[in-house]
Amino acid sequence: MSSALIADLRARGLLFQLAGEEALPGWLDGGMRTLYCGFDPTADSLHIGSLVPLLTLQRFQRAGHRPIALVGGATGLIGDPSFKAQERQLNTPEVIAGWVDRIRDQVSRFIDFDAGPHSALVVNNLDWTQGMDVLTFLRDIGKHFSVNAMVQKESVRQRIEREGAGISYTEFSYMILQALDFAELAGRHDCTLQLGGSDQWGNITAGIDLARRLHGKQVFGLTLPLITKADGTKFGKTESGTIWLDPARTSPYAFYQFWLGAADADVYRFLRFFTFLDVAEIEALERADAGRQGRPEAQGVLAREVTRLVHGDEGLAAAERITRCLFEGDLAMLSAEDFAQLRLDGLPASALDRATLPGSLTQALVEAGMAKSGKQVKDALGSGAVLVNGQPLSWEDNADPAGCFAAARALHGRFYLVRLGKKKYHLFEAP
RNA sequence: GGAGGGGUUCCCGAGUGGCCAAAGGGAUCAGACUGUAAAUCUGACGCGAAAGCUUCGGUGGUUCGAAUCCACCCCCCUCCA
Repeated sequence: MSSALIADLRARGLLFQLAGEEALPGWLDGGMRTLYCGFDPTADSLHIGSLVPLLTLQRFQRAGHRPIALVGGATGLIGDPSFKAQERQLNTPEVIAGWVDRIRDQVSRFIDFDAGPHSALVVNNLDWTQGMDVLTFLRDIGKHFSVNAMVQKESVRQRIEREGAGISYTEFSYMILQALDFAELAGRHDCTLQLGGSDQWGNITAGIDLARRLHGKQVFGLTLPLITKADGTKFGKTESGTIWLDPARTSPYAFYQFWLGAADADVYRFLRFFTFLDVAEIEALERADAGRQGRPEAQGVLAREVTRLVHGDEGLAAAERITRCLFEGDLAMLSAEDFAQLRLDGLPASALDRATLPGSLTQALVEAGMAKSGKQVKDALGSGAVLVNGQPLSWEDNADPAGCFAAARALHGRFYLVRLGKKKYHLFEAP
């Protein structure tokens, strides 16, 4: 049934560590198994860092197993210290509860709830922790943990040993809560495998120990690699910040563009991590690209596949429509309807009132969110990197926003597509 | 409670009375080169179109002048009790 799954995960580079390596493939082959991965609410949306575990849950489900997505309504109240340099600020229970709802909906889109016996579940660890009193926790759970062992965990070591850091008892207790989750799910749902990022190893093994002590059960753990970029910069961030899964935070267009911009040195690895394409297919694509002149096709495939997974066919269509218009088409070819569609598709846009324009172009573009400061716009103007409907502006135009947005310059009498640099676009629409 | 160390611009990290809007590195932005890639090179990088304005945990003070000195307060770390 699925030692093939393990082989596939390995071929994709998705296996970082395995707890119970000898027994796990056989265990998975022996029947439908239940596995889980936790997602803590640290914001009202997950970001692409959570995509790898989400898709891995789906890979297991496709292989005939039953996935549980756990939303950390309880653990989110505490904060995971694993490999975090500093103690984190606590959010109020109300805020966390709101985030839990959002995250629950989000994770639900990545697993199938209508798959017969291996239909997915979503659970919230608040359900079995909020009713537990302190003494029960300390006597029944805490007694199974050795502080000596806990302080040895790599994940909290720097917080304990490093000068200038430190860790509160609250955060230190986090791993006990997560261990309790695993033990609880092992008891409730016969869950025998936990997935997580490589930073979760310490928490996962703590859970494995607790499940054995509490239920006498052997359970397994699997960690996924940290996604890195070849150039050493952090994966998942761009100039405009984190890439979120929520379309209201990161539009499908921006999302698509993010993947399209993947470096050659990363893209084939990303295809293995973030898509369901066969490893053989990806290898074939890599070979084909190597023999091709100029631009490889891999980035396009990656952007298409991942955008479809996260935003569906419609989101993908919108993203591709915008991309075609901005990077491949001729602006003059666009109809008024096309412009309206671009706005609907999620191209950054705002209304423009010619009567109340600010005193300078820098201010206008900063207000529209195209740049963080006027200096950046100034710099771009100086190098001819600001274009209105395809016409470059110069530094002299800065004091004359009315001229820049003159009616004569508008397309279809009201649209101004402003480009700053190579990739930043903003659509202004006059009434 | 006691002793010591520390809080600098997004991050790391120099700076101990004027030459400091504050070294250096990273990240980021723009340009050149390209393939909406990487590497490399160039410029920018507190805010402001500019004049100028506001920063170095907080509040006061000393001084012609303070990130730098003093007082008090807040927060963090280490060791001791």
